[in-house]
Amino acid sequence: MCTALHLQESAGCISRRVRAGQNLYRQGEAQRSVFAVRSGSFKSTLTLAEGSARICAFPMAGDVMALDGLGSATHATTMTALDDAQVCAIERAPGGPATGPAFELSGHLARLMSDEILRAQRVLVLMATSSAQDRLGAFLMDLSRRHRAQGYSGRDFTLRMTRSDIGSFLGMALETVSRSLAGMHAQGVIEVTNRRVQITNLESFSKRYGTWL
Amino acid sequence: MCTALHLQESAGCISRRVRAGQNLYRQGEAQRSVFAVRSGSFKSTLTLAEGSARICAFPMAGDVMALDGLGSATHATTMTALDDAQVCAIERAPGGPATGPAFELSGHLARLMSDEILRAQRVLVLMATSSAQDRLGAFLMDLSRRHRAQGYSGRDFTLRMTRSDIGSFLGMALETVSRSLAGMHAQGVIEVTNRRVQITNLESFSKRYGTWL
DNA sequence: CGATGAGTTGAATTCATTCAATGTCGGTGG
DNA sequence: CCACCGACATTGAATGAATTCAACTCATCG
Repeated sequence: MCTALHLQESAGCISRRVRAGQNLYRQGEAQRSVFAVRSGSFKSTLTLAEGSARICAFPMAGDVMALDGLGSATHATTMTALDDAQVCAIERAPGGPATGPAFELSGHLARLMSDEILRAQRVLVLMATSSAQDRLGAFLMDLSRRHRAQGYSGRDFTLRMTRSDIGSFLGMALETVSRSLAGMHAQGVIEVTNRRVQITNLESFSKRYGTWL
Repeated sequence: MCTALHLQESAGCISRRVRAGQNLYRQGEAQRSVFAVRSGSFKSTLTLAEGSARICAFPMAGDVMALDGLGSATHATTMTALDDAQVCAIERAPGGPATGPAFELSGHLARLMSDEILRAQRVLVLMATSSAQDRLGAFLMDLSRRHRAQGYSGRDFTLRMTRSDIGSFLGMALETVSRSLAGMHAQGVIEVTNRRVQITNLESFSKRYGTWL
């Protein structure tokens, strides 16, 4: 895996706090840096000219944000903190779009960007081929995996986003998120208490939902 | 706009022909280069571990392919020619993932990659928020725009892919593609004869479907 | 020309949405 | 301290969009 750590280590990096609910940056703003998440979690929202919007990602510790704006030097999405968070700003070189030692694209950043492309494409497969409940299962599986990667349990975690956010991300109504959670509970694989999710039967759960992302 | 031209000009570039139906590369293969399309058109298919697949893009003249494999040095999708096509292979440096003069990521390639991320995210918004017919309309609009960018008509073009391909790309059954085309014809905005599409009422068409991508 | 893959169209079904009502959690102020 | 409020969440019932299954037609290419 390739995380934000390499970027943090490699270059001048300005630490910054963001309060829950605040925007780290807004769609359309000039972009001066990319950000690595140190702690907390975010949601990135993309709004089309037409007015419809969707949540594109839920970055958390170890993820890099704002890669989609590197080329155009403009933020493509709005990044909102779900928690009180701490980020690390990696500044752009003033001249070119991505030069300077902090932007040594040849190595890690190229991987980060192609991973980002791949991630989006995988979600697209998911959206195009599977049912609402399967999509939600894959989403929880992904969250579980990322929590584990951070050293946490992986079968007992707290959702930082609302049902509505999840629905926006997965392309379903918030009511369908609720019903799908209830459905998975009826299958005996998870336990849900408000925003706390416990995977009670990991074998069965990953058998059903684990093959996606 | 940033096209493949810059890459073709900048570096050693090996020309290559691909016949209709043949694969330029397959998912999982080691990646030795990225490709710029000179002529013809392609489809890229991503298959998940689970077995479900989706068409992720329809690259045509001016587009760059295989950016999603740059980081991992492995092709993330299978790229199939829809036409007899001509491509231009831009070789990877043997050592790092993307070094050497041909891979000057600092400039154009960074833009190409972030554009690719953005494109995938826009499609995701589309998939999550709009009806089958609106998605198809946006797709045709996108094709029209790309044809125009190549100096062609933009309101009279030929689809290179099957209804099934379109359905896979847009996340709908091939029958729904048919019905949506019929629906748009009933609205009086397009004329469809097999794979030829004519936009008969461009103002009305772009009013309905033009605000998406 | 026949054969085969591609495309259209109809009818029944299913999955998800929408609308609506109700329930729960956290904070804020009386 | 508790009541109240608003945001978040659950659940039910009706509706609707898209899929599935099926029959049939139309191109295209040996």
